Amino acid sequence: MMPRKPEYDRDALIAQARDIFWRQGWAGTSLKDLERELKLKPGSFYAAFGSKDALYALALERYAQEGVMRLKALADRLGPLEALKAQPRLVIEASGAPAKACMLAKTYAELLARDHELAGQAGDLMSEMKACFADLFRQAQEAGDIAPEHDPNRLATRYQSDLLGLRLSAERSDVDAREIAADIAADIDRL
Amino acid sequence: MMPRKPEYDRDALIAQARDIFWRQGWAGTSLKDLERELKLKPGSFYAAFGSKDALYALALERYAQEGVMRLKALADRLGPLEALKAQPRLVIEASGAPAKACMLAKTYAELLARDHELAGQAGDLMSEMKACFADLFRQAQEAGDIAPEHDPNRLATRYQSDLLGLRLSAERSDVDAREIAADIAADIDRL
DNA sequence: TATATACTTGAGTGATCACTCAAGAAAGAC
DNA sequence: GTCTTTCTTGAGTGATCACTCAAGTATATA
Repeated sequence: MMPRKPEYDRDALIAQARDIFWRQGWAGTSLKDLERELKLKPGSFYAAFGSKDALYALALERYAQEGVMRLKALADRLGPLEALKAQPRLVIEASGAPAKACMLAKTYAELLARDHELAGQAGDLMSEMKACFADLFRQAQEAGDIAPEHDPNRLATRYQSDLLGLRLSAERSDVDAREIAADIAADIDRL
Repeated sequence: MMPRKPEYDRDALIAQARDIFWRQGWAGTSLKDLERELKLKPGSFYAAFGSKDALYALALERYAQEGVMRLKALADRLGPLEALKAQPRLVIEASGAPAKACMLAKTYAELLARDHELAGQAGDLMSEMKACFADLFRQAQEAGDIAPEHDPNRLATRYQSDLLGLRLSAERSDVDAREIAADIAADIDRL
């Protein structure tokens, strides 16, 4: 006596929610927005996800996971140094993305003052990302592409900070983000 | 037949509102928050400022104006190059500030997707700030402290982007922002 | 002291917030 | 077909949102 199955594709809904939250932020996205875009009535929404925050958490997790996967795939194709040099250009040229700025950074900035759990999660995910960068810097150093006196963790911290600034700047119409991206890549060549 | 005068100090209230908005953001600050902190009942609040957005606009204006003034005062004391090198450390070490991240950037990121007027204002003020940075780079170049092949406007764009990233990173507990600040300053010495 | 003027007060406005829940519809098991 | 189980539906919940306004109060002039 198996009952009916849901009509929606849960994974696709999470991806769609991620895009909405990414663009509009946490407070900027109402349940009505989500119900309209995901085509879910309130009852179905809460049966599927439990709460707005629970869906946001899933969306954040998905966002970070895909970011890490893209970076690792890039490093497999180009090698660590070239991946680090290409990443700045790629993140601001991603045409399908709902926003240039980093969703983790936007979430962190918006919710830190409220001591919201999602800010903590966003911070943890940024740390994971930083660790990925550090790995790549370490590999590039072991390959002899980066001088041995540099600390990979410090390089990763600075690099991530630069990327956050770049991606926020890329939202501005009076800034040529490609120039910034090129300058960040050039900095890596000088290490 | 002159009537009574208001009991509040309008300038002090704007500065106080700026700190609250800076820390909590636009959506994160309710009228109840403002009424409680500024000790104004709703009627007085609306008589004094007109709306929440109008007060936010005044707070943004004040924030940017004081930022420009502090930078120019710094340049008068240290000269353009040393001012640009000192600024990163100063912005993250300002102990009285309600937040490390830039209020203009937070406002821009939060309200851009809503096409809110305040996002436009924040963007304009960031452009003004960028022009100040460009002036200092130009002066440093004319003084011979920066090689002549560099474009001051491009340097200013990159510098502002770096500062935005630095100030957001400074909110994180797992990041040593002083290291980033030192690295940004070191980059200027290499120009 | 009497009056005109403006500030202060706080209950109250409709709108929107995230969220609930009971009733109806659909699909596999028998 | 009938039953059981789950999904879908949408009106409705109390809370909070930004904001209003009429009544009360304080002050400077006359």
